[in-house]
Parts: sequence; structure tokens; C-alpha cells
Amino acid sequence: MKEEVSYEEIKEIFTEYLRKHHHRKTPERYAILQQIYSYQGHFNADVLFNGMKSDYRVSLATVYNTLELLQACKLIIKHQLGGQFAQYEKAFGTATHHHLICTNCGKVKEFSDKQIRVAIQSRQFAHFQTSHYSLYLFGLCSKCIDEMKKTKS
Amino acid sequence: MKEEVSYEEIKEIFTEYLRKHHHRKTPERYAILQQIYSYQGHFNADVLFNGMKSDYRVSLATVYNTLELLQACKLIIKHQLGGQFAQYEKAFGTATHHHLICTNCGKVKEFSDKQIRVAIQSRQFAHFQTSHYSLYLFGLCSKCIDEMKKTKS
DNA sequence: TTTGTTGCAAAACGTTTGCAGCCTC
DNA sequence: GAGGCTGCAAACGTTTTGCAACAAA
Repeated sequence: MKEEVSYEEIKEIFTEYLRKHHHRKTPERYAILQQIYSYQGHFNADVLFNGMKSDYRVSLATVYNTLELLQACKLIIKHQLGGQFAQYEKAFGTATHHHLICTNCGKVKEFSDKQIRVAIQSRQFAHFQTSHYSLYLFGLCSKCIDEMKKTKS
Repeated sequence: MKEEVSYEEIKEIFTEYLRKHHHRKTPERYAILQQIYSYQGHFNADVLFNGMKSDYRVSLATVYNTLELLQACKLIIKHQLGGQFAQYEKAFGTATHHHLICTNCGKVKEFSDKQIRVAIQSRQFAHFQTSHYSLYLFGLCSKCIDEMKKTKS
């Protein structure tokens, strides 16, 4: 059910966005996009920056600059989960999903629920034009529940 | 429909939590709770810190410390919306609601939707115990849509 | 040629931490 | 009296910014 999207396809989307907004098509920007394309789950600016070093040297400033652009053209989604750094996630070729976040260990899991998705997506507003949404369920994962039972005095 | 909760009531909840966890009942903690109680919508650590200065002088460290405690006993909820500072919100005497966030001006509006709420709350997980959730819808508010139309070349 | 973009480093930002003194318990 | 809590300021880690050099258009 999950549609496969090739790098060429998203590169096209990005190029189109850059052209439309009169931004330059620099090799750095495409290198970053390609690196992001290679990740499966969530990633952050630091992982991206350090992961690319060997292939194509870009500065951290350029990484942030490009992440900004990719958000604007909706190729990635930004999540602010922990108090620390922002997490990013591919938004192409990925089924809509929601997040389970353990408030104890911070682990993030994903799940899909058609009923929830439909309920949210069908909601319309008179004075607001929705582009995307994020749903976070906070609680305890099974591992942390078990640990708490053990350490119970 | 919205139940009114008095300061005395939440003070009681907080006191109970402090006692159970062997934390001290300091005047600073109650002063912060009272200040939070006076706010209507969202607030952040800085607003709280500066807003209290005249009434009761507390340090920023104590503000953060107390916000941590209030989260633990579920009297407040923490939101990480912008890339900047964390937002907080009262969690007592407030109906469950969801958030509309303008990606252009950053303004946050609240809305309620029974269908969405029920869909989310009725979802059960085998390996996860949900305590609360946050739903953020991102998009453009009417004001920003209008402004974009005007400045269109 | 123009000017948006880069890399670098310094600065900014909210938040956390270390520590001496204070005040609940 | 003991030790958790406070205030202060310095430290932290992520993100942003200033600026000269560079390169896409």
C-alpha cells in the first residue's frame, strides 16, 4: 500500500520549488536531500551534518538552511519532541502515522490508525487552512512499566 | 459544561503530590502555582518569571524546577511548538482541546472536536499505556492567507 | 555582473547545572 | 540538625547570525 518514491521524483519536486521561489540550485542542497532520502526513520540536524561529512562537506548553517527549505516545500516534517534538538522526518512516500512517546525513556514509536486519521483530516475550519498535522500520544512503554513494577518499594 | 476549579482545589492536589513524593512545600512553589492559576491560555517560563517579579521574587531555576513538578502531577501540560521556548498550559478544569498553529505567524488557537477526541481516546495499545495526548494542526490562519494574497506579485 | 549562498566562527537563545546559604521537615 | 531547595551565575547544546569569499543565474 506504501507507494515507492524515487529520489528523482523528490528531486524534481525540490527543483520545482526552488525555481518557483527564485532560489538557487546549489550542489549542497541536493547533497543534503539525497542524504535525507537514505534515512529510514527520524533524524536531526546533527546526525545529518555528521553523516554527510565523508561524502560531501557542508556546513551546519547550510544544513539548517536547507532543512528550512525542505519544510517549506513539504518534503520533510519537523517535530519538537524532547527539550533538546528538533527531529525531522521524511514526508514523501510515507504513510500518515502518529507517534507514541514514552515520557520516561523518551523512545518514539509510530502507529497508524485509519479512524483517527479520517476524523482529523475531514475536519474543516472557516478561518484556517490546514496543511498537515502531528499527533503525539504520551505515556509509558511496556519496558518502562515493567521497570517501575520492579523498583517499586 | 466547563467545570470550575478553585485554587484551593488544585493547591490540594499539588500538596498531596508533594507529600506523597517527599518533596518540600515551599512558598515559592505555591506562589508559582498561584501565578499559573491566574493565566487563561498558554504561557512560558519567561512570562511566568517576569510576571511574578513584583509579587514574589523567585529565580528562573526555581520556576523550571516547579514546572517540572507540576507536569509530573499532571496539573500542567508542556508543548514544544516553535523552535524556541516551550509553552505550558493548565491541565485542570480545562476541556480537552486541540491546537491550530499558523506556520506563518506562529499564532496558536484552540478548538474542540468530539469525534476526534473520541477516536483518539478510545484507541488502546498492547504495549503502551497512554496518559495524555497532543494534536497540532499546522497551516495558515485567515489573517496570513489574506496578507499573502495582497503581497502576491 | 549581480546577488543569493556558502563556510566559518561567534553569538544568541532557552534551559540546566554547580554551589553556598537557607529553611522545611 | 539534616538535607532538600533556593538564588545566582556560569555552563550547556542547539540553532541563528554576521561577514567575506564564492558561484549560480
